[in-house]
Amino acid sequence: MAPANAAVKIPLEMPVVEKRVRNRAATEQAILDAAKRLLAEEGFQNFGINAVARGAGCDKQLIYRYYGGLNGLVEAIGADLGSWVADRIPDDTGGMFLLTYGDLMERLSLLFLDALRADPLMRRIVAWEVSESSEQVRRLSEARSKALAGWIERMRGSLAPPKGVDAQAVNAMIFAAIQHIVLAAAVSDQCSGLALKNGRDWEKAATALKRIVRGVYG
Amino acid sequence: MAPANAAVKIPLEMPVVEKRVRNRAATEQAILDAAKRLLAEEGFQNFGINAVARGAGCDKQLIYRYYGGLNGLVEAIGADLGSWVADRIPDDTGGMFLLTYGDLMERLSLLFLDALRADPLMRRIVAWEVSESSEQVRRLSEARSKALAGWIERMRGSLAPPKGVDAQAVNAMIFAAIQHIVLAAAVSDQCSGLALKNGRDWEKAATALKRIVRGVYG
DNA sequence: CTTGCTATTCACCGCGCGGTGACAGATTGG
DNA sequence: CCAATCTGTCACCGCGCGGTGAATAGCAAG
Repeated sequence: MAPANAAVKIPLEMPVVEKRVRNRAATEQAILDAAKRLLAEEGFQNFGINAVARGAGCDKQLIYRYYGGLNGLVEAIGADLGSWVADRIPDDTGGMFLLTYGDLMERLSLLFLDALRADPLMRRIVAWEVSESSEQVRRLSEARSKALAGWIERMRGSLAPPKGVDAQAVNAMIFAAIQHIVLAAAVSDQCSGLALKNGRDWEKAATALKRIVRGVYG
Repeated sequence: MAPANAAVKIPLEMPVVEKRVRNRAATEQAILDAAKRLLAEEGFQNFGINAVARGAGCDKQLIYRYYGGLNGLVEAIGADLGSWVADRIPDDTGGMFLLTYGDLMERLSLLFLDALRADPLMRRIVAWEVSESSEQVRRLSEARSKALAGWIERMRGSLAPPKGVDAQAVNAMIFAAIQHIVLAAAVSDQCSGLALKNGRDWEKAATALKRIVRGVYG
């Protein structure tokens, strides 16, 4: 094929060709990062093999090889979720004395609200959870709720909810409220007619949240 | 091509061929119905021109002609939403005397919870709202929130929220909680660890909801 | 019957998707 | 040195999607 003098055609300075190093670990990481970035930025709708490969700058074949396809990749994201949560939501009481269960839940609620607002990946995952019930998203959902439950358990310490209140049900409602309001705001800057754009708007929301928590737990 | 005796190949009784009548109004309705059914049953993910046409048993071209494409069709769904709400959520007080704002909000919350649980189309629309911010879904969202706001206004009568409480923010949180919990349940029979399968589970949720409402509004 | 008009269908296009098999270049071990 | 193995790339497949232009079937008036 190549003529004998082919060498002369090679440019003296190779164009900056971004020489891909052969490094499986790095590539795996790049794929995982691209997947998380893509999911966080574009949402689950256009989340697919081709898009991830494009984002990672490699061939999609590698995703099949290293993760066994999208499912495996999603599972890998789920596996990261634990540390992800730990990194982003403080684990201590912030120097406050949480004397009552109400103190605790107020703080937890506000922390969770802020953390979710600041974390697009988590938001996209939550939106995914309520939109689809495939095996993929089920795994992801499990990982997320496990990480969350662990965090709450750690924070709870020895504080017990007041008698006569179904704390599990009430807390589920409270966290549901937070999740929905943050999702709605991320998409349309409002929720049920309540504007959620600037900091003042969010102050109102936080105040309402506190009021609800205090209304139930005192 | 066809031999002279081709006629003999025609079955004496034509197979029940469901002869489509030429009736534009009926076809338009069939398309709209198919769209609503499809959105309600399959969700917004696989909601497209082809799927709707298949569901309506007609050619997709008609959707372009009669509705100007998917956008127009979605808008038509939105236009229906007002009556849809009116049909499914009672407009009166159910024979109860709503003496306080707390009474009102308790009743509204429970009605909305049940209505949403019973209405897959609404659920899909809400899930769509928090997953995407296209123009399509924005229109739909507006129609829905307008219908909802109208209903609340009608129910409210002359009752005013207590002073010192940001009722708009609190109510937004409450409705957010309801929406998220119903969405989560529809997809995975639980929400934040709270099981939501049978009637007893939902009793718990309703009780928690009442407690929250009463905690804020007394 | 013919002439329109309208409702409806059909055939086709380009595209991006998920998925697969074969290949090329570097690395390593015998 | 060759052979095996690992990393990475490429070309290709079938499919269903959204979208469009042209043809066809039924009706109504002249």
